[in-house]
Amino acid sequence: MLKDYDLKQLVSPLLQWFLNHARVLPWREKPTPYRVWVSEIMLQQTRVEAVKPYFERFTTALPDAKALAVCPEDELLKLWEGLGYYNRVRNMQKAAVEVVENYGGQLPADYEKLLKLKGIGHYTAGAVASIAYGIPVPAVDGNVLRVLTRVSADDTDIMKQSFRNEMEKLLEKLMHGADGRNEKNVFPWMEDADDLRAKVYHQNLAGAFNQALMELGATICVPNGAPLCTECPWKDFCEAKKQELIGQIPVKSKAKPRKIEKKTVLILRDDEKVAIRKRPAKGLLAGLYELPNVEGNMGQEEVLSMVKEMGYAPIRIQPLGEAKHIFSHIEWHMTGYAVRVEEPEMHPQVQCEKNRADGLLFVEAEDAKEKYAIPSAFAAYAKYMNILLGNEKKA
DNA sequence: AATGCGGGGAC
DNA sequence: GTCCCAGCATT
Repeated sequence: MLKDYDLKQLVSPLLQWFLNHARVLPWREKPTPYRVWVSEIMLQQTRVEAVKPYFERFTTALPDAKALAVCPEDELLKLWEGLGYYNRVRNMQKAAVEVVENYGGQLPADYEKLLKLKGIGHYTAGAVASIAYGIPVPAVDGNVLRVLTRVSADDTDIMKQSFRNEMEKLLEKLMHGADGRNEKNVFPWMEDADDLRAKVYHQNLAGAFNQALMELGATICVPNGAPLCTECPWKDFCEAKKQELIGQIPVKSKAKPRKIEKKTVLILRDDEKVAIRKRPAKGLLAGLYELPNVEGNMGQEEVLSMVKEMGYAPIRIQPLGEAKHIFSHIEWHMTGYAVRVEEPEMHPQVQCEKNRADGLLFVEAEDAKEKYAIPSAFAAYAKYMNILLGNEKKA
């Protein structure tokens, strides 16, 4: 059990290791509260490598909370396109509005206040408070749970909320003792605390400690495959290694099997424009744009009659084959068709922004790519948006 | 406590 | 194929 394990012996070796092995990451160079916040939201359930290309672009386009607060939704979603979990960015914008209204545009240097903001839970509040402000509070994520259960050979199910709560309490006590969250009093029991503080990133011991735990999990005590125990600063302290339990810890209850949904996806276009459609404001891929699609896998004839039923005059149809997209809880098994139709009577752009009754928006293929956020689920078919049908060859 | 919510990399 | 990632909101 972790609560019986001596965590104090781990802190100094961990920080010493982190001094030499911390990765250079964009958000570590200039850890302003806003940049730390953006990075932490992006990093929720998302790997560092996936976040990198998004972070610079996002913070350049929206350099502070005020800019984020007033950004139009389509632009915001476009900046987030492909990152997934799109409610993260919508919640972050709601929080930005609150930060501008209540905190003068600056994130509060207060764990409890951070926790009240939309999209900020225990982990993110702890990460921002410690990394941006040096406040000694823990930031317990999947990495932390893995390295701590392994080092102590704890076989508790890490999916249990109660266990996560215990870890936070334990770490909080470790970080600031019993005298509150004083940023000048991190690891008060540690003899070389001040010496280490002088050496770590931005002289921030609390932030360095939390990041070091996660760094250890991300680069040494890895989730997939064999951990690199020979390079681990805790190799002499690790109970899982001693007892050869590395492969069995952490214990994690299994996820439910995914639901399979069949879909027919259309590249519906006339001689110049292609149809897209805005998804509902709630639920899967909320507010993003998609290729028109219906439930079920249809054949050519079925698609043609449906397109006619929708009020279009098909000229030619071309099958685009099958594609699969896997979400965390759903699988889309899709079949796609390119259907060329005669020009609809009313293009919404021409008709004073009035959408067609079927909700389809006819746009230039270039615009569909550049201006509208279309999730990766449609990538297998979206790539055909700018090819022409019939005898005309690829553009 | 359980469920919904993306996408991709490692094995 | 399986696992899981610097999780959070809602019910």
